[in-house]
Amino acid sequence: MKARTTTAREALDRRAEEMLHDLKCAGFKMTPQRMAIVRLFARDLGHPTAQDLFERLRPAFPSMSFATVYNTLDTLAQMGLSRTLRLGDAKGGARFDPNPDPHHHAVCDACGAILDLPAPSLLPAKGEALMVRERAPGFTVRAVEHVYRGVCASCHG
Amino acid sequence: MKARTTTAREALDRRAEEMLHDLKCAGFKMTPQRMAIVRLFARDLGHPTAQDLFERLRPAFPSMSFATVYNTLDTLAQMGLSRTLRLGDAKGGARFDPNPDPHHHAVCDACGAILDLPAPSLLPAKGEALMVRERAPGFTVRAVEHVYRGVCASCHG
DNA sequence: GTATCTGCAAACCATTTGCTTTCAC
DNA sequence: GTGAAAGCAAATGGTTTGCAGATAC
Repeated sequence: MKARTTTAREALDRRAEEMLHDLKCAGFKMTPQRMAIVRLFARDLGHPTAQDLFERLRPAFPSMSFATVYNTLDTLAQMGLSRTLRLGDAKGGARFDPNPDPHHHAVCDACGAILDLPAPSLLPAKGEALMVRERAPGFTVRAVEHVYRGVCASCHG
Repeated sequence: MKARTTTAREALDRRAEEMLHDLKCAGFKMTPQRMAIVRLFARDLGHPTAQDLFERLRPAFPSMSFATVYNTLDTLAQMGLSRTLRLGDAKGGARFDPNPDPHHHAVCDACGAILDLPAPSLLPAKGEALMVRERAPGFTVRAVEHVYRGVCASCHG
């Protein structure tokens, strides 16, 4: 259990460094703020909001601005290293997902938590593809996203 | 073709009057603004934003306020006569869907158009339910939303 | 040295709220 | 007449923008 936790943590650490490496290779500068944002974000599987990240970084960077957080998240999204999720209600703002692998989401209506669900791929299943072709002729599907809405365990299932 | 168009149009008209009837039965007042909003909304299968509706109603009701549009849409949603759509990273505010039947959506990445796709129900398929139970223990699924992202026919598929 | 980034503050947009007036019932 | 609804305007909260100064390269 100890070993397992350590391993998972290490995997996230590797992921963070990988993201930084990709940014660097793409010609982006390695500023302390950017490095801190990417490291914190890549290790957080809880789909943080910009607010979340900002507040957790403020102790280390009291002068940091929201724009810097948004800029970095935008850059990551444009490079395909993260996704922007707007799955909840209008309140609370967008959530950001550092997981680039194909997966779906379960959203808790009560607390707004987002859980990752595995998906073999983001291509539509056979039946889905046929249905789309029939009802939306000419529509080319690039990816499918499933959102499971309900109530999570901690909010009393 | 002429007949078909007329029929489809008539079905939407009926749907509008049905919505108004339901509102009336639930004790809501039939104000001119509310009637106009519901009629315009029920006939629009293009998933309009609040902005869209507001601007198209302004000529007839120059004094109408945004709050009235939002109030009416909220009321419809609470009565289960419409749905509020926040499909992923779409900028530009929520879209509203007057179609109360279970269905999913195809979103065009190029022009932002939203197409309805039929669904037998919004409950998860057998395999989906199992997958959620396994990966998110204790999560109770209330409804599933499938979003098919791609390019629509008019945007050159 | 220079192009890029950061910090800041103001702008922006969708949405909500409080309060007064109006109107459907 | 009465209570619900509309209008209005201002607040809200997340996100974006423009620019001046700082800094990674």
